[in-house]
Amino acid sequence: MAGRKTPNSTSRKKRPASKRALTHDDMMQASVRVDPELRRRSELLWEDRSRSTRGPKPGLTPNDVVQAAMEIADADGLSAVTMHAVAARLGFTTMAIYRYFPNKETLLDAVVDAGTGFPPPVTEPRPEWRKEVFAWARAKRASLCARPWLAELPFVVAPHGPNWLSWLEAIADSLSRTGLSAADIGGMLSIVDGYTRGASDTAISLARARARGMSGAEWAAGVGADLGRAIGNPRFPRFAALLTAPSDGHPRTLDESFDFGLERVLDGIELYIKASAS
Amino acid sequence: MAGRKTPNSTSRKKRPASKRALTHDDMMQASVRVDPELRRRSELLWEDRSRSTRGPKPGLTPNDVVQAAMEIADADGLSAVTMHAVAARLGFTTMAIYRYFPNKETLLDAVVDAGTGFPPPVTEPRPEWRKEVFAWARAKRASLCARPWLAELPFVVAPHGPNWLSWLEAIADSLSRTGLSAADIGGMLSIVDGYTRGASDTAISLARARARGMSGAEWAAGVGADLGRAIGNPRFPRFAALLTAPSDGHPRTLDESFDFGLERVLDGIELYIKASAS
DNA sequence: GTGTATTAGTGTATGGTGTACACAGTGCTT
DNA sequence: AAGCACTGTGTACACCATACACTAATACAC
Repeated sequence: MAGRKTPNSTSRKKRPASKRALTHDDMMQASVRVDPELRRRSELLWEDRSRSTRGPKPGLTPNDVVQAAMEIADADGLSAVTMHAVAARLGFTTMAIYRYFPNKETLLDAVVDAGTGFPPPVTEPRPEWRKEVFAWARAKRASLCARPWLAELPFVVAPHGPNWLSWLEAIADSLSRTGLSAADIGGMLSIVDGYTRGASDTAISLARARARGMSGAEWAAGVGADLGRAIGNPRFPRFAALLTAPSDGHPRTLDESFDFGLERVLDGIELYIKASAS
Repeated sequence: MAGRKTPNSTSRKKRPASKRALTHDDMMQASVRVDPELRRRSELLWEDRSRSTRGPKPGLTPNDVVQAAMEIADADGLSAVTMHAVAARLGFTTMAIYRYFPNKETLLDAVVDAGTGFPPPVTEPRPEWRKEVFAWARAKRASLCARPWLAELPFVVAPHGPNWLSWLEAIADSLSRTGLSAADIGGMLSIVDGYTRGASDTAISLARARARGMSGAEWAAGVGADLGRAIGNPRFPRFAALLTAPSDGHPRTLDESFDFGLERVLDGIELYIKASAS
């Protein structure tokens, strides 16, 4: 959040990276040697706390705190996660939490990573890559819907922890079996991950509404109220036509719609793989 | 946010929608006839305020307030947008803002819609649908990167206003030229929109960092710090391999990577169109 | 004109938030 | 026994959204 301190730690490059457009390579090169100060923030997600033996024994573990915060988020949404609420749920005072996390931001980092969980394990015998990737995307979507508050913290705010990496590892593993180059695998990974997150927004919104006690019909009415403004408005004829088109008898559920789109995306990827192989 | 009041306003349906999985049709049917109370929240985005003639003349317009809030968000991020900051920038006291917006949430709704802006106008003669959709996705991505705080408010929080609809109208118009059914056009729209939003996350994160004065290299170092944890860690061999693979000489920029993925997605859509046409 | 209803903006107050800081107690280490 | 590092608490502060009561301005009814 605050300004970083060491501006010229990445000098002595071939070209001055400040003038070019940023490439994935820059990120990846940066991942090899990193200013130690930048590691600080996500450190708590990785380190075993060294627990010096002196002093009174802590009544909590960082994990206790994270679990309590997650329960609150599950029950009442991310905005209900206050330092006081977390502490109260554990029977401590607000400030006790600060013995385990230096500030709320760091705690939320850990909460997000914990909520991210793990991808489903690989099954043997392994099916073709496409089936695996399909299952991965579905699982990721399901995971987001199960904890809809996960999507409430954008990228910058939440650094990426071990669980997040485990999802990337899983899909990287599946995609590695396509025979594509590392760069192309990275590209395909971005496609599937991007589609999955972006196209799950609606379902996440519904899940969030449900978690707050709203029924599906109520949520639909709310979203429909916004969409319906298009109907009869001359500014939005094409979109209104989509809304008012007669249903062809077998309307898609949100999940079916996601699956349908995913198949199109995978079609596109498959096409590329075949073209690359020749 | 608060619980809705009229629970059984959508009875007398064919099947009780509460038990089935929710379909797109439910949303769209809901958009035709809507509980008037639900219209309230997004009303300010649509109504011309009727301006009864009595009383002192207002010193501001809702638009003034929105503009001020947007300038603050552009300069210092969404978290800097406080009622006090907005009022101060306009030379008023905090509470004056409440004469124009009933609460901060509603103001932010308007700010988000204003920040969303309009899609680029159609050019004549119109190119094939694919080129138009491609341009649309790029424009949407550019729009998100230009105002990276837009992505900081998730779906539920921000209802959809007229500008948001104008983007949907634009792509619906382009996709209408494919000859697909309304349902399929809706599906394709979700795919492109989903991919565009999801796959722009990284670029949005970078844009946000830049808006806060961070250099590209600094941002890359931060993200790289998280990614780099995979390197050498036996839990993430495949992903680490992607990171450490030797660059093949022409690394993709973030934008090129997005375009590349978009082509794959459009390939998949095109394949479907061709299959449908036969 | 003279009231009177209606609205714009202000000042003040309240409850909630993250967190700095000083302190008291605890239990190993020397 | 003394020291020390650590845990949890109490207090305090700055900031935030916002309810409420008030003043001042304006236009309409008479």
